Amino acid sequence: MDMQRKDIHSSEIPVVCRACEARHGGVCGALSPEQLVELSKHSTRKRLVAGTEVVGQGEDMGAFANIMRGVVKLTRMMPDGRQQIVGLQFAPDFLGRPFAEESPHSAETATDAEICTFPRQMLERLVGRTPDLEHKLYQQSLKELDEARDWMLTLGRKNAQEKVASFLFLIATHYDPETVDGSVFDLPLSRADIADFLGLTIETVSRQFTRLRKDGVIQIENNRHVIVPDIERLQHSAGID
Amino acid sequence: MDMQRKDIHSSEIPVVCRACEARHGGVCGALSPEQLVELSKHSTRKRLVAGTEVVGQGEDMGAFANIMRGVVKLTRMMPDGRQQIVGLQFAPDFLGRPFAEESPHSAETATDAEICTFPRQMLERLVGRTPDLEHKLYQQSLKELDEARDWMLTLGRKNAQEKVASFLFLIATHYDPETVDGSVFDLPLSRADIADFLGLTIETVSRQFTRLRKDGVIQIENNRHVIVPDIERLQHSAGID
DNA sequence: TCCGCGAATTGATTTCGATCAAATCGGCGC
DNA sequence: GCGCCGATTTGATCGAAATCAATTCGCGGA
Repeated sequence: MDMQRKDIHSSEIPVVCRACEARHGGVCGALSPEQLVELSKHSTRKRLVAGTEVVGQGEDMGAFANIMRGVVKLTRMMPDGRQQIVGLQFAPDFLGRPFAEESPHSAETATDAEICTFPRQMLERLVGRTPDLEHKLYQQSLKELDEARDWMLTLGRKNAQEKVASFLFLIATHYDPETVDGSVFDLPLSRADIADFLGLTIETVSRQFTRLRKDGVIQIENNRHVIVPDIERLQHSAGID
Repeated sequence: MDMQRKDIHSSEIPVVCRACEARHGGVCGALSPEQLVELSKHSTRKRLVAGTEVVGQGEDMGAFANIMRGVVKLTRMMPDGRQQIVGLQFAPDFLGRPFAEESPHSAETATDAEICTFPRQMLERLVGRTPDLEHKLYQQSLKELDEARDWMLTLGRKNAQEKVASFLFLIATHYDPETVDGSVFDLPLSRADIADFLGLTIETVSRQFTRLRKDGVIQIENNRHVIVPDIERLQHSAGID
């Protein structure tokens, strides 16, 4: 694994952050109109191509962001290059680690994405004055903690097939939480990213995709487009129930 | 792995919770004297032997607690009995998952322990009225999230030796955060628990202990008492730097 | 002090996923 | 449509950890 660190190809388009409130959850929902106007003055909308690093591990966090569109992966890396994705964040999640000087992991776009950034100090000041905002952020961190711990079971105790099925199940339910029967979606991650999320190699991920395909649990078109005819069968392959 | 679920051997000794405030962090630090008195009326001090289940996975959470003494392990289990420890909590941590009906994992004492419990509704009411309290809980959840994600790297990408060394390093730094040179401590977990924390088998954990001992990285007395002459060597065995 | 029993260690063998290596796919520019 | 190149799949082999199987250790009770 190499340490490629692509430049940030972004065009900065300042936007009134009120737009976030209208169309996304994010942090904005908890703010008063006055606070939104204030936040808007310092916020910047950015369009990022897949593979852009938003913050590096251990770097100073200058900014926080709302994810408006796309998927961001949070990764931790060992000194020798081994890498683990420790979280996936989807719109309209909040991106950032309040009350820490340094980011505990790097954040990189997995797909093309749009984010709305604002200075760290700005948010931390708002948090101090706005219990509703802190409550909202607390709720998200509890949700992320539940997800992280769920994933620890997957990483520590599931075999390759169960890991890959668990990943597909995660994505399927995320994009289509209602679906009890079939589900259709595009994978937001490359095989390499999936491997880094599951603690496997690319080859093993590929073999398990092939296996699930041959077993009729999934169909795949063009490497990214997945059809799950029966969610419960996938769930069963994932070792859940 | 079997699903043993020991009875709760506890003697309930109602205590004024103000005691927590004096001697522990916990949640009490953020409360006003009046709130403490209120909380005290509904709080109960419990003494628990090692292996006591505090809450079961998926169970209704009737209560929250401060850990006064000892170590509590949070575990998630698969239907077939495979088990993963998803978090270790030490005094004076807060124990519980606010704003959820069901516990996302079971909590069990790893050592003899003392906890101070209070009704869930009581805490959630206090949280709504006390921004300082919510801030404190938010901080703890952020810390736990960082720890969980650190551990995901360990589970997903480290080999057996690095995992065991990482665990020893975690315990060593927890019990003695200052120590740059040597460290001496008693393991709060059995080999079986360590295996469940690291996603390994008991046998593999044992072999790695033996290896680290033969390599002179650690010394062990009576299976539980560990001496680390050189923390940096241990850290190196853990794959950190 | 000796016994009993669960916890931990050690040994032999198997297995699953990693590694090394090659072929094939698929999107994109020309 | 063709060729290129990175992404993905497939194949062969290796190796680390799991599994199966005995011992050995160590603590508590007789």
